[in-house]
Amino acid sequence: MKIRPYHHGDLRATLLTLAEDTLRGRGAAELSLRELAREAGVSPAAPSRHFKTKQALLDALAMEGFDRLDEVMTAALHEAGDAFTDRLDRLARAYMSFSVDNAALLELMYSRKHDPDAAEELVAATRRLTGLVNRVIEDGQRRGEVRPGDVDLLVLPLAAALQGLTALLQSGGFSTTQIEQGLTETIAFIQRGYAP
Amino acid sequence: MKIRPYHHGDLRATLLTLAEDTLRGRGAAELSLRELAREAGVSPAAPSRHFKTKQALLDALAMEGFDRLDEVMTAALHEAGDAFTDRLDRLARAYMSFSVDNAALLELMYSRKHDPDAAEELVAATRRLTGLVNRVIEDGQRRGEVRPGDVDLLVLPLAAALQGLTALLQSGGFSTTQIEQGLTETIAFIQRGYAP
DNA sequence: ACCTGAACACCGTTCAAGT
DNA sequence: ACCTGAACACCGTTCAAGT
Repeated sequence: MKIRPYHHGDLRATLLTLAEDTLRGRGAAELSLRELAREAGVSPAAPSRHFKTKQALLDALAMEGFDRLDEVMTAALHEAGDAFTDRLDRLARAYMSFSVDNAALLELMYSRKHDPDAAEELVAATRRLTGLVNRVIEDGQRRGEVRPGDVDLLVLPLAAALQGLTALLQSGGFSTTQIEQGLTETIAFIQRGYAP
Repeated sequence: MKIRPYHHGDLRATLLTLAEDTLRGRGAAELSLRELAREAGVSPAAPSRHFKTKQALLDALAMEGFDRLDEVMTAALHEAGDAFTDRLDRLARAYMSFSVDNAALLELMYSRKHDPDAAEELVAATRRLTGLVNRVIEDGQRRGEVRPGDVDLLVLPLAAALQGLTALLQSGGFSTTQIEQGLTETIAFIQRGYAP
């Protein structure tokens, strides 16, 4: 009995889903195209129609990650009030929560070894994200809740603190209460840094 | 003519040196034990005497990295004056400079997929490093130049900011002047966060 | 257009055997 | 103790050929 026809039908999407499962379970290094093909029930050469190379698949995963992080951050902003401190708090916690749930994916998003053409898309995705944070800072400046200054420069310490905190907490083996405390401390730290 | 005797003599050190060259040139993902063996002029099985697995070699490289970063940070402290602001500035710039010169190595050091036994050593190395920074902060508190508080908590935002800044700058494709500006802004940010 | 089958040139790791 | 030779079970990628 032939469960699967000659044409899989939606191999591209299936590969991405399977890839994210093993990414989440075992990390990017353990990802094998041949294994994905096996799990999808196709021949070892089949994936190459949809992803010319393994890196192309990883790049596609990274793009998906940016899209989802974008949604999460935007949603967090909508739930926040107008005050800068509240917005910053929400953004930081949303980012942190995403990074805890998608550690390996985030690592992939920040990895600097993409194909040249995909790198273009990914840089654009990063800009979209920092653009969102930029607007929050500018808004804070307009409300007089953030000290004046070049926003492109002011955004760096915030982005760095968040990215670094998630990286630290994931590699260090901290407890959940330590993570919570560390996040709260870091947010307070950032608030002080932005205060007029 | 037999240039090399049956026993290589110092294969372990040779492998580490060669490994760091390709790490620097092409990244950790491109590192191949067989290739290293070829470059060292030994059989493919020879490395396994010194590094039971590829990960073991990567772990050894990471340990080397911690030792060197430790030296760099300690030296930076010795060149600094007594004022907290000066010490923080030196530490931050030393870390940044190390991270620019040893991007791939630093990534390895922070990577969270080590062998269980090596992980132990690496966690100890991290503690040694944060211990150094902890002492600087405590010193600042004694001098009244840093606000009071739990040092283990206070150190997190600093470590996060530095780690995150290097990660950002490496993945983003920033210019050297942007890096310099970003670093200066981040240091100022941290100084404000620590001010009493 | 999408997939298979078979091949190519690689891997990491293991293990008996050599020096 | 340290290394070789040969083997095993994998990889990613390519390409003619099938549906």
